[in-house]
Amino acid sequence: MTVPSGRRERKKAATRQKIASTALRLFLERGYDAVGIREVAAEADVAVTTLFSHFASKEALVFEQDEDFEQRLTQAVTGRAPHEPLIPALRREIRALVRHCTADSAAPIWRMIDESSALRKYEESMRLRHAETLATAIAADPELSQTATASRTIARFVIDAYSLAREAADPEAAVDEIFRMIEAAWEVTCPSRRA
Amino acid sequence: MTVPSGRRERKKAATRQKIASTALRLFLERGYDAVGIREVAAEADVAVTTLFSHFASKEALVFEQDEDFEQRLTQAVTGRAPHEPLIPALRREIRALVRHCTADSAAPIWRMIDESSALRKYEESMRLRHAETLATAIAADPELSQTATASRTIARFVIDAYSLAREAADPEAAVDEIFRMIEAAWEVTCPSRRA
DNA sequence: GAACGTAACACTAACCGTTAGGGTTTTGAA
DNA sequence: TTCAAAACCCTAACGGTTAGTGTTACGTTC
Repeated sequence: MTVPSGRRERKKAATRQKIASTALRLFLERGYDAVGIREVAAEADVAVTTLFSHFASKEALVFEQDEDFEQRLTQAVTGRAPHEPLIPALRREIRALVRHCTADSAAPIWRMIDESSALRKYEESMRLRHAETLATAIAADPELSQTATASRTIARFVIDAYSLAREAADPEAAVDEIFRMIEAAWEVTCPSRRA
Repeated sequence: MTVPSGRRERKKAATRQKIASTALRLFLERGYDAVGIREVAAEADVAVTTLFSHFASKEALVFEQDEDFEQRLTQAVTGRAPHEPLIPALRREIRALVRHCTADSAAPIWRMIDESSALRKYEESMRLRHAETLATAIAADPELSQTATASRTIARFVIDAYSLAREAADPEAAVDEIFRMIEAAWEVTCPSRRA
């Protein structure tokens, strides 16, 4: 029952990686909806059941590293300097995330996502999960001491900022514009101080 | 090519209604995921293809009158008294909608929705559609003259308020708490006046 | 009121994502 | 060497959804 270090782990990671890269290549070449799971599995030279043991769904093949997103957001809350105000820390992180996914290199992927309603739906519920995680992190911060509702509300607003800015004509300006609104909403929740 | 008034329309509406009520009954009796489309169609005495000509998906059977929701929100914007401020009008409407769907009579339906991830996902993307519609209504109001980003942001926040309040322990109090935040966010977008 | 176009519906057969069941190989540990 | 478990494979199915192809009932038109 020790850690299964070594070859086995490496092989597993390699299989997973091969599936993901094959899938992404096929999806970008011919469109997400036009490529079936059986085809991805065949091209990656694995069984369909193997594919589904690595990825929970077809959509998950596209959003392979969404845990990054979640971790970076909670990190922005829990890992900020002592007494550093919350909202600027979150704005900085959201700005970086938006810049990252509006870069030219990411454009084909996001075009593909926008073209598939299944992928859009999946991303929406991913965002909701992320909002919940972020809300938990905010609610757990003793410096803030917010109500459950306020924590969840601010978390939703921050995720909304990400989603709206990504679609805006000028994403960076949109982040600033939305965060001015979030800042105001936040200050209402802490009447006595500036957190 | 005139309006097909008469018996045909009535029969169609009756078929649609029979499908919807049969489906809802079966779903409530035995759970959404435990009842298949083929079974709903058989019980309603129609072909599966007929069912799908009336409803775009299995989930749509549950959210039969979601256009109400959309209309009531845009109505709250476009139909408010001249010079009436936007946010209180929206708060009033959201409060009514929340009260409506947290009523005891609606409890079994919402329990069913909460128990099915497919239904939850569907509702999420419905909400996003509603937010877009609301954003359009806000952006179109000449009294407000907001940027596209600000309109979409406020619309999202309002829909978030509905969704969060519905899940809160005290829904009405949550509406008030969240709308205080929205009000503050809104005032940031109109620096020179109170709209 | 007979004939015609079409909307509503039915039936079959499939497609696609996903999973269960059950078997084989590879790996790490004893 | 032996053994248990992990990783993988194959087959077959299930449930939502759609295409293809009739058939019936309605409204219109002459």
